[in-house]
Amino acid sequence: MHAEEPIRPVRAKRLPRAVRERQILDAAVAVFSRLGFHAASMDEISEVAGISKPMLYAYLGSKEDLFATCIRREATLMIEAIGDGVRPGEAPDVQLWCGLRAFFGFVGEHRASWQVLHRQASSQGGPFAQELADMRGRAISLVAALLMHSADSQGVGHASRDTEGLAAALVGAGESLADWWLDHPEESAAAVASRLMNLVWMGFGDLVEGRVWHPPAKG
Amino acid sequence: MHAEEPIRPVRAKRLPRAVRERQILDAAVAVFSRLGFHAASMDEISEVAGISKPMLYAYLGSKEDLFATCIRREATLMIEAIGDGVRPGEAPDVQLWCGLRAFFGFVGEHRASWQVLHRQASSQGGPFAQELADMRGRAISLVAALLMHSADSQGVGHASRDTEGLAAALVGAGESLADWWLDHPEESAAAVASRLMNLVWMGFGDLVEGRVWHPPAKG
DNA sequence: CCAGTTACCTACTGGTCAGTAAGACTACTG
DNA sequence: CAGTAGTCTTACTGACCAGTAGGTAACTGG
Repeated sequence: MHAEEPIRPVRAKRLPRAVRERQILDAAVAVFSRLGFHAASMDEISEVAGISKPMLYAYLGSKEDLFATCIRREATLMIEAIGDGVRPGEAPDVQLWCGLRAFFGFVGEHRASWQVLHRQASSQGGPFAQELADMRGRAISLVAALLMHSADSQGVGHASRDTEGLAAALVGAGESLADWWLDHPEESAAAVASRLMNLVWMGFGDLVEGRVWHPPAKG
Repeated sequence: MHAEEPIRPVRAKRLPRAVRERQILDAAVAVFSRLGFHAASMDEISEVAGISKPMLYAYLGSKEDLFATCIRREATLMIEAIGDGVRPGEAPDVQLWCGLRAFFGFVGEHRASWQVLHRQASSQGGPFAQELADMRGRAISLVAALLMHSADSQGVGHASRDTEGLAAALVGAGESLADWWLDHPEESAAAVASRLMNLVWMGFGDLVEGRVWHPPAKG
């Protein structure tokens, strides 16, 4: 019998770099989302990734580098998901509806991603917050453009500053509603999206009188 | 000349316990809001408070105890501020308006408090999140009750579940708009409150057609 | 089968930080 | 003025953690 049998269980060995990097990033997102940047330890991330710490450093650099890479990857995924969901030619309310549905769909299927992006990154001071602020800024501009166009087509000459602020409020509402949804997961993504759509398009004033918004019949 | 002159500058000495505890809590809120729970060190808090570390432990207990105490104090202040602002007898929209104005007024005058309450506490796993979730729950119930009453008086039989969700969305919108405001402080509290009021009461659908909500003339 | 490269490890260092031990100073009380 | 209760300090410990040194095993091309 062999005396030098390895003690630890089979751990996939000698995988190509690209695969390991993916594993590491997946593990890092999971741990960061659960513990936050500071409380997460590189030891735990390497353990979850099934790899030793020096590999982690060799592939992804310092802890801050790793966190920034996580943020960039998840943000890119999310922006793509929303971009795929939206339909440029439609009426403003339908476009907004599609965007919201895509957003909540993404959050529902990538909870850890969302927590890293929103909850964790926004409470770290460094370059992360900047990165996130940029992404949020793009979302706000997008919504603002939508509203501007909508207002123009109605011949209303609102100040653009006002529209910008409303867009920021809507984006904020979406972010917080997503957070809330994580703690009340009994609803579908479409139901949550519909809720926000009604709130921001119709307003309470209409809703309490029974006027609601619903998507065009084609779904 | 005296050889034993103390080196460090005058540091208020031998204050009664109650005063010191206030100083410590003020310092803790400032440091926690700037750095977050994990990155904040007890050494820094004690230094900002103008006191040595063992005093901090003697008076406020462990780091977690201290953080929880901060949260409770700031949350109580905020709830009181909103309670003082609201006017129970008025119409639903006016009540909502008063509540929003009080909320944004508090955030504007206690930025550090708000950051501790919302940004920091919500991203820590421990008992803090629970404490915060309770506070948020109370706010949501309050708004939900307001909307229910409003809907009832219109004779509309909405499901109460739906109202609860809308209230959660509104509270979330308020929280995120407050965060946004911290990064865009060029507006007054009333302006920000008015922005959210218009969004949630009128909705984009009305706003783009030029219909806006404004407070009753008395201000 | 040998040389170079890539994947991977164990075991450490240096620094930071929560929490504490042990006692010093001050003010009040009798 | 002795005693005591409350305020306050310096100086430490033990744990944890980011990052590294230095070495081993496996593939790859000749």
